[in-house]
Amino acid sequence: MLERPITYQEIKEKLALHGLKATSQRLVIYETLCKSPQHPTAEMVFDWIHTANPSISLATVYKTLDTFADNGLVRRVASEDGSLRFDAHVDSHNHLYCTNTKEIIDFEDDTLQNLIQEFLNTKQFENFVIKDFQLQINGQKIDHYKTVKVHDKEKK
Amino acid sequence: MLERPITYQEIKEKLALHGLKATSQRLVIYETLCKSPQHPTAEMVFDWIHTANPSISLATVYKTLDTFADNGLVRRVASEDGSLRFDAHVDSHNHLYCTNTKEIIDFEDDTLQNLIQEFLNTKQFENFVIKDFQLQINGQKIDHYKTVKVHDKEKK
DNA sequence: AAAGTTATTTAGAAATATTCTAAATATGAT
DNA sequence: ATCATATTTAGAATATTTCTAAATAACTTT
Repeated sequence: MLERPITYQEIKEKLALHGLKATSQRLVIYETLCKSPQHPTAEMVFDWIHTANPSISLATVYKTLDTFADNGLVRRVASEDGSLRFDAHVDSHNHLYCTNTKEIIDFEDDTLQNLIQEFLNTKQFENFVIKDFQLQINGQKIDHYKTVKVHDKEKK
Repeated sequence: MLERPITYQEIKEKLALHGLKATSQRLVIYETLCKSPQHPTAEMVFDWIHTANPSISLATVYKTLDTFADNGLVRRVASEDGSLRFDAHVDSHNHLYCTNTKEIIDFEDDTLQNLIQEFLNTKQFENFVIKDFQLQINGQKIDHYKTVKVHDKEKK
């Protein structure tokens, strides 16, 4: 997870790596996705950037996010409410899904990733090649306006 | 996982348990979902039942599946292609997702469920109550027309 | 078994969401 | 600076989902 804001220069390099032209629209869209704590839909991205960038059309946002996802620059995130969302955070990580607020909250934990990976290593998948995996933990936030945190339990 | 076909009587009992009226539409829709090896969308369910039940409207299928899901009779399944699907199989289980065919394949493994559950037990979730979880394993089928199977790896 | 009460279904309209089109434009290469 | 080509645009076309009010059917009570 990148802690400082990503620069346009860095985005340009990412795009070049995939042979994608660095249009101003793509820079804005990618930057917005990086800054978003949410996992927004195409529509949400469009709404956020629209005031500052009224000339970027909705079709472009849809197409751009699709292109990004196809190139592995962003990740598509399935949501139980049926909407397709996007995540600039492409490393293997997990999600908490709040069935009330429909929020998708990142949850990173290397121990868990390793645990699952090791389990999968003991299995033989016939006719299927694994690319990655993610755990979706469903539940509900208690206070909808506060954030969710995860820590280790006190040992008894 | 139920091995024999579910009877209308059993569906009626399930519905009654949730205070839902046992309409013929609901019986057909629930039965269809049980029989489906896929994880169909509302549209797919409608298409399947339409020939034999031309009077069941699409709006009813949408509404019925929604009602079922809200009552825990079926489960909503998020899909990376952005479509909302349904699963009559409500016990905790995992999914393989083929990014090519968009198929969602059930994958049951108690060891894995326990592994994850035990991990979660060691964590303290602040402001979040866990209901359930599922692992989504992304990848690709090799032969699109054959099924996927999972077994233990040979020990070396 | 009939009547009453209420949830459910229906068809079609309305609202949303997504994709497509062909022309215009901007990017990166030469 | 020019060229070839990918990308964007607005709006139309599709597709998906929800809504509406009237009609119907299920369960309850008698």
